[in-house]
Amino acid sequence: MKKAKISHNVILRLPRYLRFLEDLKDSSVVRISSGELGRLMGITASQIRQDFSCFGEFGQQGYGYNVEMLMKEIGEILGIDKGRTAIVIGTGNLGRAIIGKFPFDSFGVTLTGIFDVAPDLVGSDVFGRTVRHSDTIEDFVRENNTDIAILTMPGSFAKTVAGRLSDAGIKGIWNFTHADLKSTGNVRVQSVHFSDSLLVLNYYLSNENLEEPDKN
Amino acid sequence: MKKAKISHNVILRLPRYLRFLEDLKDSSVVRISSGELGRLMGITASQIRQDFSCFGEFGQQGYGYNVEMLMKEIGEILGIDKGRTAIVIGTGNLGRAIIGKFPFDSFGVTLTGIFDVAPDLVGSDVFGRTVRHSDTIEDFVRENNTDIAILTMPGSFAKTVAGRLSDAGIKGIWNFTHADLKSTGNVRVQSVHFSDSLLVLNYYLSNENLEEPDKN
DNA sequence: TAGATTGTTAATCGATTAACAATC
DNA sequence: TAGATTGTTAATCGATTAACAATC
Repeated sequence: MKKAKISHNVILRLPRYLRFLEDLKDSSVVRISSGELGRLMGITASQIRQDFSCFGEFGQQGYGYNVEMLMKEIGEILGIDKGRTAIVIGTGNLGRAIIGKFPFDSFGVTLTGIFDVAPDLVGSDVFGRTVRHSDTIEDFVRENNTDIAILTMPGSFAKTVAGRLSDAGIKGIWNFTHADLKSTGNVRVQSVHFSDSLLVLNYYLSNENLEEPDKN
Repeated sequence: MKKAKISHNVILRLPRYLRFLEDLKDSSVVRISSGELGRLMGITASQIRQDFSCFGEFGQQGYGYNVEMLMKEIGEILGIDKGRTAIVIGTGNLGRAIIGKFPFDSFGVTLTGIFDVAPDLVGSDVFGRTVRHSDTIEDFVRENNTDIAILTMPGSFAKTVAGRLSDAGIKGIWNFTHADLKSTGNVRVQSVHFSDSLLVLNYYLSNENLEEPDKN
């Protein structure tokens, strides 16, 4: 039964469910109960059932959940079926890591363009794609109805570029730079701040006895 | 006044405080009140004062907080002063991005070695460092008292390598692979799962009206 | 059928916010 | 001093967990 408001915490947990279900599928597991999955993930069966019940009834009494079916449902909740388009801005090592290795297909996202400003990179080939000049980002976004911009250029340019992208009608920004970009009414931002994660790790290195919930 | 138990949520917020304080410092702001900082970060002044009060009394009535002093305090809580050592395993594009660009110094971490298995990479120079063969990781970790291993190799090897690192006495793993590694009694794991973040962004692209708390 | 496990309601727990005396 | 703002206690709110009837 659909509930009105879905909490951010629930959304944050969905990708993790998906990863564990992927593993189960790879191990040829067909069905799983909330109890088993909870043990595997280090969370309670109650939480799992609560989370899923925000979106519908995916299980069956006495049986549990069908792994593939559940993956499909969660994938749809997360919009994998929306077929979003994305561009990468910045073709340094991080940009290349993403362009070359990130499994966009698995998430229904298509990489449609890659951009940089360095004269020796513009026009060159990176993993089979031609690097475009960043001056042409706005035109490209408008002409190709681009959903997501992936920022991997130096952080000092991020705010300016984000503004240009917003003006050009981008819908989401996946921010890998140090810059603190904020979601607005028009543009959603999700940031991957490497340093945040390292600092949390660093904290727990010196505070070993404290409990740290599994969020990985 | 030190409280017994510090919640994980508080720890997760500390790096974000640090980032905003960094920005303030860069803008030559000397003092800030919880009210101002809260407005800036999109959280309540109450939460800020509660968070800080877990660790001590960093402010002054009628004045607020001294930006630099507060940064120093939070840095110490996060163990920046511990002088940790780290190695990078995997010198592909992601490894290189981290080796070349990540500001380890700012976090009191020293990069002491980089590793790969590819014959054409072992022995070569990456940002002024010589790539060592991954077979020598255990010896290196033992001999150099290494705190943190940064995993950027293909995910299929991650579990094996993590086990070897654990046996060799590593204290923390900063995991960039797809693998679901778990913290144990001996080894802390913090993972950066790019895909989790993209999926959350993707979700909010299709659910624009829902509120999404600022966590960036 | 009997056993297992769901979806959901109620109870608990913890985290966030509000309020305010203390004090710079 | 008067105004501002802290640290902290109390109140509220929301999230997690427990319990259980429904049912496969």
